[in-house]
Amino acid sequence: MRLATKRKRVLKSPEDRRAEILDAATRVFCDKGVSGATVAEIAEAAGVAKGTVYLYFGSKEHLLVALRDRFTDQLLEHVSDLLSRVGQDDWWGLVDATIESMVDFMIGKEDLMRVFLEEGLSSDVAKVVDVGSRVDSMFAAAIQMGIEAGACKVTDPELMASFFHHALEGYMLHACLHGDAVDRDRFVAAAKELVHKSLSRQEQESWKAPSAS
Amino acid sequence: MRLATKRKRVLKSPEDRRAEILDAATRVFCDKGVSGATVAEIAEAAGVAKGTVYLYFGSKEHLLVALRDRFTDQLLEHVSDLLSRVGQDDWWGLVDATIESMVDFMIGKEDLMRVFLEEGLSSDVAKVVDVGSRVDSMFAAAIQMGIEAGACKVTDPELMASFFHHALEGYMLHACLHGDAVDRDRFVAAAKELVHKSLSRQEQESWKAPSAS
Amino acid sequence: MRLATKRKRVLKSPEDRRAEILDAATRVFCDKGVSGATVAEIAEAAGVAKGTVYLYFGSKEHLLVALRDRFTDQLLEHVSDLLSRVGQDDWWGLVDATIESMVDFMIGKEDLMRVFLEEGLSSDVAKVVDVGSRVDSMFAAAIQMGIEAGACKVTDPELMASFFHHALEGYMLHACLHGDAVDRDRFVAAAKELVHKSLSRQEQESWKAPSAS
Amino acid sequence: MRLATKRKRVLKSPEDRRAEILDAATRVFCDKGVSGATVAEIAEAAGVAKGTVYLYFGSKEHLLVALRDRFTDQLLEHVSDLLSRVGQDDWWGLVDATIESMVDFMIGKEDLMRVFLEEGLSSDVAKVVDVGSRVDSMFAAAIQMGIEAGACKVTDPELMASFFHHALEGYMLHACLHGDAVDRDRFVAAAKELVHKSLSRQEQESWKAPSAS
DNA sequence: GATGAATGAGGCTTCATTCAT
DNA sequence: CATGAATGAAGCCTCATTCAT
Repeated sequence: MRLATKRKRVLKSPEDRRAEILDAATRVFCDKGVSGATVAEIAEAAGVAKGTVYLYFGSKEHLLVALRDRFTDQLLEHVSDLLSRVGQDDWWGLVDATIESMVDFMIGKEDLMRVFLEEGLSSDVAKVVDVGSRVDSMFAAAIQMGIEAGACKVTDPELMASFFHHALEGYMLHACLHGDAVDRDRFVAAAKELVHKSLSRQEQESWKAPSAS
Repeated sequence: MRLATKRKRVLKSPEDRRAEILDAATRVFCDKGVSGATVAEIAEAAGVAKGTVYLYFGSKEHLLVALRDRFTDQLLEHVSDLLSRVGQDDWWGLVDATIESMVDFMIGKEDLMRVFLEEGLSSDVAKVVDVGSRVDSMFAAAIQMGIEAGACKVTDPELMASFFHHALEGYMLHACLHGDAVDRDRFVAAAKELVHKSLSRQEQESWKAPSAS
Repeated sequence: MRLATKRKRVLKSPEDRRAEILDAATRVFCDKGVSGATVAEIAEAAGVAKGTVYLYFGSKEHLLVALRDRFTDQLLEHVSDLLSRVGQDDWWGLVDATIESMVDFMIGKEDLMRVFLEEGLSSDVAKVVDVGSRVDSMFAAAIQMGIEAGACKVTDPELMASFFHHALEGYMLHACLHGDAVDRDRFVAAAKELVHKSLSRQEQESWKAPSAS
Repeated sequence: MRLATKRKRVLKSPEDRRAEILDAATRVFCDKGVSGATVAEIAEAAGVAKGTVYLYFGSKEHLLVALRDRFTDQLLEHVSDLLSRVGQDDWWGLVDATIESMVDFMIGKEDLMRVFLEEGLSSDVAKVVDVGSRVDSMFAAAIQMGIEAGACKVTDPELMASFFHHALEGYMLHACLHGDAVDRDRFVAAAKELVHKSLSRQEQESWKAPSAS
């Protein structure tokens, strides 16, 4: 005959509660890593009892899936309108806007990115990689359009897209691991220099576009 | 001056045994992640009993430390001679050699990089980040030298160095997560294009170096 | 003198509600076993909310007690009038009637019997055993009367009563566990053969009543 | 970094240890019921740590399976040689021997029987019932042989076999639930009376074999 | 009254670590 | 030295019970 000695009892809307738990999970996963985090810690961080977590998410794994879904939704929403305008008049303006947009998104979501990165290292790789791949594809498509529009020039658009993606993301993660605050403007400026020069149509004195082999 | 005082045994010197366990740990950590891996699995992969692992490494954590030490030793050895020659006559030649060297090193060590990355996400951040930071610093120093030698031009050498580092590392990890084999030559070519153009002294039509603020 | 003071409601009087929950508990306990059943399942089977169960029964344990009470009441009611007539003229007729009565009762209540049986195996033995013992005592008393009336003969009336009881009950349970439908008439016929012959006054060629020791 | 604070350490042969855990499981399952029992209790009763139980049995469920296997093996071994001789010269002698054998077996195994009975009530019914059914079939076959040999007579051998089985088993369980010690000789004597008279070829004054309907 | 979201004690299971052989 | 059986702390998850609405 068990006794449930109550402490507190706060009733909120299911959506809020779900979001709170997800937020708490993000914090704890980020602090301790996915396998380092315990459901008890997540529950405490969310200000709910352990069992409550299981009311909203069937298991620790489901928490991760929900986190991923929310992240992907937000990412796609964030860039979709930018993407839809790529290929129009001011291609370089769109590139700059996209860079700023990505930087801002990453600055806002660096915690989640770290969590997914760890997850990707161990299990169920496909799902996580998928998010990253989608970013790569998006970048590559944008570059391709720039090439076709005669705005830029690059030998291997796909690899370059991946480089851009990981240069930005990697720097972000690195800064996070250090605990450094990211200087947004400096970040954006450097990213623009990287992208603009790398996609430049001009020949470099130190490097020539390879002739078709 | 160390002498090889041990006669070689038909079956396993302690050094070999140690190295075998470390290799096994690398494989298992890479497959399952650090916290996903069990000492039992590592022992089995190394072909020894669980207890034997504890004979050579005090704990699971010590395995990781040993792995890191070995990695750092190899990394430094790998690039030290290249670094020592930076600043000499053919700066761009050195850059290219460094790029190739890094790519080759990463292709050979991608498994360990993944393991450290995961670890970096949870605990004991300092140690791991240190390795990555050293690469960044090395790159930044090399760029600085190129600038001073008048070979290249870039607004933010540190950030650019970090971008290069993470572009390469990130692409590698991404490919690994996908299970894709990395095309070494394509990788090197694209990396060179990225670096050469990004460090180019020429103004781009789409981008101007900011005036000193 | 109780009066029906409540007007009948269109949807569920408390008594009906209570009975419904009890019926649902019977079904679920029977399907899943007592500790295998959850209050949530019982509530759902009864078409009420979990909390409502606690409105009518203080705890899961109380449900069981209530179930037992209802069962005992029904059992006693079922056989009491038969018992009251034992010892009269047609003893064998009463035996047969009792057998049929027991069989019918068991066929109607096999689900509950199973539940109590499980319960008896774990905790709170006294209560459950009590029900079974009462049946044994009833049987034994009846046999004793038959002996005194000269209608039958048996060496150990108590053990024989227990045998009869468990032969019938055990067969029932066994059939239930198999999911077999019980053939009532075949069951009754075989039970009568068992009882009549076992209580027979005649010596068997293969067996002699032991002389008083 | 967990510390395993050791208390004791006793090394035995795996078979002994396995048997000890199985014995402990029998005791605890019997006391608390299968779902009432905890692995912790079983481990303590066996004098081992919780984890040790999982070294020998993959889960609580596997303990049950192992228990069943051991029981079935012992039962079959116990009666097989008796069975193989049924149908020979002294049929009634064999019946008596079988009764004594069953009683002795049950007295030795009553604890297990109770455990299986409970299990049978909730999950995975088939396996347990199978044991019981095999006993029924064995009895029925023996009766059939007796009939063919002209030694006995009964209308429904199968049902009668089941009655015998459950009369004996049920009485045993009942006695166990009471905590009563079973008087083996009294039990055997009453069982013989039950079986001999029930299988008697003589007509009873109170009961006639039904004519073929 | 009725509801079902919330609670948290407690069960099952895993696995890093120890140590008798 | 090497081994692997044994250990027990700690994690995930279930579910009886409570109580705000």
